[in-house]
Amino acid sequence: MEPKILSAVSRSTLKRLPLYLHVLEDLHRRGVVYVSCTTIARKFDFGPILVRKDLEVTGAAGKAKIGFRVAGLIDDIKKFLGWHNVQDAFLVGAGNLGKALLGYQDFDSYGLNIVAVFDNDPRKIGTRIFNKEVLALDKLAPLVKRMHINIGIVAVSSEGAQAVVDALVAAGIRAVWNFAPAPLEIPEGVILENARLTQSLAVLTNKLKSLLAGPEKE
Amino acid sequence: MEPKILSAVSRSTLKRLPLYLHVLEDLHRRGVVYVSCTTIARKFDFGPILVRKDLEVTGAAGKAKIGFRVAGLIDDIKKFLGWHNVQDAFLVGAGNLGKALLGYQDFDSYGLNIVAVFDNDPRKIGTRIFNKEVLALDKLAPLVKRMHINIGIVAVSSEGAQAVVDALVAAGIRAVWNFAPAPLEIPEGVILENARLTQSLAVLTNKLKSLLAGPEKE
DNA sequence: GGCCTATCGATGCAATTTTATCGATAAAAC
DNA sequence: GTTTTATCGATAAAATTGCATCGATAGGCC
Repeated sequence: MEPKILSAVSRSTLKRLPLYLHVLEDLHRRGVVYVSCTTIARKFDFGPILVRKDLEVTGAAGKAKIGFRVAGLIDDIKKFLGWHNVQDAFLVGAGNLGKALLGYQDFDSYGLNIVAVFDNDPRKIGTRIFNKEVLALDKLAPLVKRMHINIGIVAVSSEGAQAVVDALVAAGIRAVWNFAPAPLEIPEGVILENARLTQSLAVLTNKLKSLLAGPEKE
Repeated sequence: MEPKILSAVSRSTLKRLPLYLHVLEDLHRRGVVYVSCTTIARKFDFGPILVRKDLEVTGAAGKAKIGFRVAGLIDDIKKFLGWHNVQDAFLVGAGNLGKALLGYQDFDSYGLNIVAVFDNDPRKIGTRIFNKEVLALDKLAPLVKRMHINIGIVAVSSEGAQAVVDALVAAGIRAVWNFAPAPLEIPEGVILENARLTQSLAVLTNKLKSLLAGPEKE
């Protein structure tokens, strides 16, 4: 079966695929060759039908009674997500969050490669973090053009975030991954994705609140 | 109007409330007193009706033609999310990600207060990060009980994550905020919330892929 | 070789979530 | 004082998402 048109895939499915990928890679490391949707679903709190439907969009094909070949499935999901072609990215902001992102080695296997770091703090410029030199912000625009960078990662404070995004867009960036909690404006045709931690925290504290308030009900 | 029963609120609504909160606090800083759902919705790519419906669950009431009082609305949302009562939390993992989380000062205004850090690396134990001492992992269980800590934050690698969660649960933690990309097992009655960065990345790279592949369609 | 079981793949159904519509209300304009 | 306009609040419709059922297929077992 052919993979579906990209835009037709729901955001929910898109967010579940990386979860499957992680489980599959774990199985792969342990030498498992074939896996069924039922087995995958056991790791999560939703059913095997949903898993099968999600995997369908990647174009992966399984066999009855056996299931899917683990290695092939990993490959199909990665291909679908575009993670087998590694994209180069620029990171803006060399604070704690920026350092954490630089130190997170696994991005390579997620199709992301941070090639340079930018900051406007003169004390940071010229220093090296995880073997990558911190560059001045005014170097950003020419380098984006010369290196044909598509992805910009924003790891600055809420106050500075909009200005950084504007600079990235002006330089020709096509997609922005934003870690600042502020909602940002972005022109048509440029992609903005927010890695909002506060949203996740909201869900957590809310669940906790109801748990502490009334554990007897539900 | 009374706030709705907590469990009845959809996860989608719950995740949008922090976004509104951020916009509202920005307006508050700029001295704006009243705001309408239409104005709030302009900041996002969804309509004012959805905003109104979301705000409804918090119990906030607005007036026709005027809108909602900004200060009151902020208060109502925070109250609803449980963010006006700050919860103490333990952080496990003093690596780059742990440091970034410790350095993120704004958690206070989101109802979260990290009171201690734990790690099993002898070189890190005893050192101070952002004025908080790094403690040995075996100190975790007794301190959870003594200090009545409800929230545990997991900022370790995928390999160690399950063991850390098990230890937290055994110590009596009620809610876990997980930053490791691995899917974790957790017993009934304990809350698990994943701050999955890879999901966000999947959405980004997928959008980018379709943008680069065919910008003419859509 | 024939039967049984587990799993895929597809279609149809149910629930949830989002959007649209309508009347009521309160401020602003005339 | 009346009309106009913008917004809230509630209800109804549409779209999306998740789930269950059904036949088909392929391996295991007797």
